[in-house]
Amino acid sequence: MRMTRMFGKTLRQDPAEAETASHRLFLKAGFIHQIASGVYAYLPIALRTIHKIEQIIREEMEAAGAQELKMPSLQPLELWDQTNRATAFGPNLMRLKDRRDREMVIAPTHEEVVTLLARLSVQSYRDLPMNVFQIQTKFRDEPRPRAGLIRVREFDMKDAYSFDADEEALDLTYRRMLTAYQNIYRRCGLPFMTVEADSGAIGGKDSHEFILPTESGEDLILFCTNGDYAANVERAASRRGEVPKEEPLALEEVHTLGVRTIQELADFLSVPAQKTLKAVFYVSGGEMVFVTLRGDLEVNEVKLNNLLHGENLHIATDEEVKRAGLVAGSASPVGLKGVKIVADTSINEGGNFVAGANREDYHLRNANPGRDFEPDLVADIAQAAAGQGCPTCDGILDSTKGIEVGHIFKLGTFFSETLGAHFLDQEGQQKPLIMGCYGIGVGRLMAAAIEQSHDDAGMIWAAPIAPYQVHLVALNADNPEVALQAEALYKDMRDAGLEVLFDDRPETAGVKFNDADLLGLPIRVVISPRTIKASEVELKLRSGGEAIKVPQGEALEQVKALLAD
RNA sequence: CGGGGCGUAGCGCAGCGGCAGCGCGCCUGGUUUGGGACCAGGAGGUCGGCGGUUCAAAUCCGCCCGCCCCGACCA
Repeated sequence: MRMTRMFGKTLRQDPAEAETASHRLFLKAGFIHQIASGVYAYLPIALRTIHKIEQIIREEMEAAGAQELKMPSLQPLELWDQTNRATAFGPNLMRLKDRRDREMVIAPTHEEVVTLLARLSVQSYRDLPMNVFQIQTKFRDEPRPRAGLIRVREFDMKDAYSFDADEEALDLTYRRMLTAYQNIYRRCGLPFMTVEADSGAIGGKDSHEFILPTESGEDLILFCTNGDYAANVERAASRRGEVPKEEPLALEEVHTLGVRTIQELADFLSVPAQKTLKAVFYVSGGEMVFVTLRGDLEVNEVKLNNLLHGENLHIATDEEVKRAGLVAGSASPVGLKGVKIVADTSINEGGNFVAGANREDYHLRNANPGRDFEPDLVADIAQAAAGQGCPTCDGILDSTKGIEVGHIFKLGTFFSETLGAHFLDQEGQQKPLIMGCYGIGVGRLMAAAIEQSHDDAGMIWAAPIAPYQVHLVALNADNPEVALQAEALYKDMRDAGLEVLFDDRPETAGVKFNDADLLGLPIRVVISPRTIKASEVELKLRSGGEAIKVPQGEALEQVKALLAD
């Protein structure tokens, strides 16, 4: 591609609206243009990378036995009412009416439709396993799109959907897809982590996310430094510091004037935070829930919500707390009546806790579960944190931020049962198809790759997904010798199958070098009066190192050799 | 939805009652030529929209729309 002919220009100044690196660089380099909040046009150079990612995905999906199909973006709302997901998605589901006043949606994902298709296509265990995928535009009316392509409303997603006869078969499919996903990121040239993930309300027991570690990521990952465990904080378990079990002592009320927080309480009574009980009030499904856990830990709301199977879990408002007769700052499970008590397993380690007295400015010493109060539910509802112990070995957990660029689930039979997608097994029994789903946000993957790999000057593309492999820069392009040699090398490289962006613009050296750094193609090739005089060509890797000079006749072979590394 | 900020030329911004400006980019001519060159000439605007105040509104007031950031939210 000649830059004089390319649709989409680079900017000299940073766009004001972008803060995140990938957003700023994509706008500056002419990759994308925003049309509405969370809605972008993808200009030709960006689309090249999108296509490369898609091609890798297609190949790996097909290698894993999935077949590509296409499904409608516009769907009847009725279909979403059948699975109750119109409610579950809420305002994120984009609704509209057609000319006959029929209520439609723009699909945020395609489980409903694919299940209908499977109902038609799969009737016997002989048809199983079956696996299909799509790469299509989906729409979610996100409350707050942000960071350019990282969180958008309209986005292209690869989704695969699998159908199996039983759990064992699903396990096989799931593992094959997990491997395919790892192949995809590896082939894209991106460092990634495979982590255990929360499977959401409908998901089955297994779920993994694929994370590109980067500081600007929205997700927090906990991983064992021994390398055998990694999980999203939403899901992560951990071993907390050992606390010896104590003989219960007599309950004792103490005056704690003005003490409100756990830290103040621990300081005031000169006890460590893990000898206190923290109290947090939630409302789940309209019901007040009293949550208690050791004072040094934090509530994991995802775990709590899963435990309560609830809808609309939120921290209770002051109003709701007051109405339930609770005393914020001195609340206690001891003597509490008429409110569901949910405790974290940490309350069973140690004992003789300091708890609230349900009375302003008073606390209780030596509160013990079982003797002084009885939780309705005890489960792991605490947030894991760096420094705590790995749940599967004796290692220590560390944490990193990252961007979720893929998520795979075992869905089970929710959709097949709800929409009547059954098959006959070997005994002639009718059974629901067992489903899995496997998603990758393509645009987000492109953006995450740049979040992870850029410097002050611009992007640094991994070769497999770079828009072009070679950036051919002709300095003094109007110099006939430069033009002649640059044109010849441009042709030779393309004939050799290389993808070349040819900067044939009549710009000065500074402009061209800066644009080359901005676009970040793997190899920069320079031809100038200076290189011609020396019968050389200059090569430089965007990823680092000094420029090297090679004899004119060897330029093509050297470029190919560098790309092969 | 709560809090904060911003809408003026393609991009970045100034102007804040009295002729719509600057830098970059763009066009023409010339000089330059290895890290965002220089000179000269030029094109480009419903100042987000609607209404109000005023002799006069980009500027003051009201309503609306859009966009960004933080939070809530997030298969």
